Amino acid sequence: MTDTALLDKFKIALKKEGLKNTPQRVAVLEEIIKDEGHRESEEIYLALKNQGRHVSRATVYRTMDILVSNGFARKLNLGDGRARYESKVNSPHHDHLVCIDCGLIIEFMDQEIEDIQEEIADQHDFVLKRHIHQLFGLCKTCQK
Amino acid sequence: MTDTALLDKFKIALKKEGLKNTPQRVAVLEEIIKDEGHRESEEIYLALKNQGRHVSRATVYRTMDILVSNGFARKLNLGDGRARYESKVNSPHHDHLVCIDCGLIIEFMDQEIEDIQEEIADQHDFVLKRHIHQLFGLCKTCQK
DNA sequence: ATATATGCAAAGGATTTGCAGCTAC
DNA sequence: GTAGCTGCAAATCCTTTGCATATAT
Repeated sequence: MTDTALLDKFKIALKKEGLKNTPQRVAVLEEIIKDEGHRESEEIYLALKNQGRHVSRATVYRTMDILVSNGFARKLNLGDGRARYESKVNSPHHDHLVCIDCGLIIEFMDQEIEDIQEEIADQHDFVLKRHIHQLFGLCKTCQK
Repeated sequence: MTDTALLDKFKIALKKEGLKNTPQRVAVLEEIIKDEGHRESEEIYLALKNQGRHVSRATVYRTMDILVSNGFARKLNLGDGRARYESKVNSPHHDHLVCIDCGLIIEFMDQEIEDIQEEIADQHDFVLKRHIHQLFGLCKTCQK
């Protein structure tokens, strides 16, 4: 998706919810999609600050919620008590393999697991909405 | 495992780590294994309190860490910002299917997923230590 | 014009920690 | 006897919220 197409899509999503198209919201969106990373709110707040785009912490938090609920970002929980965010724009679904020593994050996707998950949900009469699947271990370097 | 066998195992685990076998620690262990549930520290604290076994919140938290790192309990993160604990004693490995509306938790285990996880780790030269796998959706009742 | 956003600082909730007194070994 | 524990309250960390001011539509 081009940047202008994305911004249009964002404006439409905001309008649909009766929300305003503010420069702060655009700044947060632009920041989250610029990077392949898995960053916490504080990192996004600081990245913006370093670019001279002063968006308050509160607005970063509030905007992340909007981005997540409208499918622009995904919220991750890596078990350390802080929420991480990653862009969902131009990024296919995947889960994460995390090194418990150095924090290295590798993305993976396995269609067979995806399918089995749906089967399990079906068997229990659940309609699946989302899932968390994270593998924790030691990467090659940290095994030594 | 019988209760005495479990207590012996616990004492050995404590000794191995240079920790003392205190009544508070035993109380927390007994409380966590008595129940099939997925409870937070506060619930465990209150359950003990209601039995007249006064263990402070701080000690509950500190003991949960010991139980988790010694394989007596598992720490869950259901994404609501509070840690949950479940007994690992007499309980085979499983993951969780959670209703996002009513909180119903169903345990599941799929050997194929377990195997694929190992393969994924292998492919990336990781040694797997643990994983989080939770499916979130709507249960039969909450779909209506 | 006015409904909604922002920024700030204060509040909140879960968890951790410092410390003085207590207890297992 | 002493290293390690407990309980308390204070501290900490991330996140949310109230409110006065500012802004998008």
